[in-house]
Amino acid sequence: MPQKDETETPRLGRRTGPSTTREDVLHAAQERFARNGFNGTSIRKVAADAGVDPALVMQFFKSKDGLFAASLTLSDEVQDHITAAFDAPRDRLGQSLATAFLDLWEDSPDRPPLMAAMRGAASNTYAAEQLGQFVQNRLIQVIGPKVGAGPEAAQRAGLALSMLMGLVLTRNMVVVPLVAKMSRVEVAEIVGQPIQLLLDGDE
Amino acid sequence: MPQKDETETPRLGRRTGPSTTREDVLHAAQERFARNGFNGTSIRKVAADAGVDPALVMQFFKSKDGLFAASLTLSDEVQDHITAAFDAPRDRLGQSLATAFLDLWEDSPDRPPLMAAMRGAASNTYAAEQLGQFVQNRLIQVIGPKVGAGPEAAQRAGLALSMLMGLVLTRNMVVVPLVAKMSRVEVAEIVGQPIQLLLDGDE
DNA sequence: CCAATATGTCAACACTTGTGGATTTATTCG
DNA sequence: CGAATAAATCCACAAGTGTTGACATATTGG
Repeated sequence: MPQKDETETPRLGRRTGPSTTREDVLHAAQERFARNGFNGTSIRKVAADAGVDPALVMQFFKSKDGLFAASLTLSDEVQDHITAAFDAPRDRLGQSLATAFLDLWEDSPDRPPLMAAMRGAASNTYAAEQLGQFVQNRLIQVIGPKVGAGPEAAQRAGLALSMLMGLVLTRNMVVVPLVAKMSRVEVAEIVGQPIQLLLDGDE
Repeated sequence: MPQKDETETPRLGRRTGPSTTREDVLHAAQERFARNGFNGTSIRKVAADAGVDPALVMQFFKSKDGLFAASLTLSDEVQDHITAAFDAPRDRLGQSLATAFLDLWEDSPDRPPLMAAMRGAASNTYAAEQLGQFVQNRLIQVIGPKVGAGPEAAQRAGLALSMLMGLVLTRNMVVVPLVAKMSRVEVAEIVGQPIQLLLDGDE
């Protein structure tokens, strides 16, 4: 019986058949970056995860920075996901936004790039800028107009998003057990009204 | 004129006079860990900052993990700083807490270890646990009882602290310009009432 | 005063890292 | 078919890492 397992001797040269390798590498990288941050992730480990030679990763993405940058790209539906939260009845707006935000970070296809950006921001300036710009130029610009006009509206939107990111932080990075153990709906129930008050002002 | 600058040739053996070197190393380490995270900080760079040989750092702190652990120790006044926020008039409690919390992280002697823990949490399990335990066992246990009894009180306290940490995150790590540019009092003014509502419930 | 200990440097180890060059095999296209 | 290109591996380098052991000088305690 011939060896056929994953530790099969890798033969030289191009493999036969169509190739999904580039995407495999990218997914492996997103997963690593999301779990171990930028410095904690090595090209060699990513390559190993994807069952590929490290040099191939370089050929695809030019450099580790290139691989990381590619790992941070978000899907186009991200903003829609947040926008859709504002279809909820007016008195459950905060709750709806909180739920949408947590779902986006914790249970959506965009979780890997988002967590990669957050963990990366701790030690990588590019990640910090990229995520910051995303929040400011995409999210704030989307939810700001929905809660009023003027510069205060943008500030309120920014602060609300910051606080929601705090929930992601203590549930997935810092891990405050009491907060991490709660379900997303439990969190949204408690946090909903305060978020709404923050967005609307006391009017 | 004899050379007397910092690049002076380091002579062999112990230096004459009393020594503050151990603390110098610790402070240099806290600064590095706070700015570059765990993996982004090398013993050699810390040693260079402190003007000392890398081996001496090992002799003092046993290992890089040991140095990191020592860099995370907080002063005993931390909890008092937060507790004192509750002396404010009852209707400005949220505002007072927000101010105290931001001051603690951004302009207190404990800023270096706190930021070191936060950045470290991105790639270092020990830091993540340490900071999480601090929030849960020290901060929640202190402010929870002040806002009511029962398990909900602790949850509300935990969520409030999580959200405040979100502000620290977007002002010092991820850097959302709109949020980072605001002064601490501006932030506390807008965030005060929502935080208070979160702590008290709608009652 | 002298031994023990604390403080300090130096040199080297074994290892991991990002990256480049050379080579091999498959696919694609004229 | 044959040439160009794409996908893949192997090898090696130069730099940086945590860590160790040997040694040198000062301080301290009996």
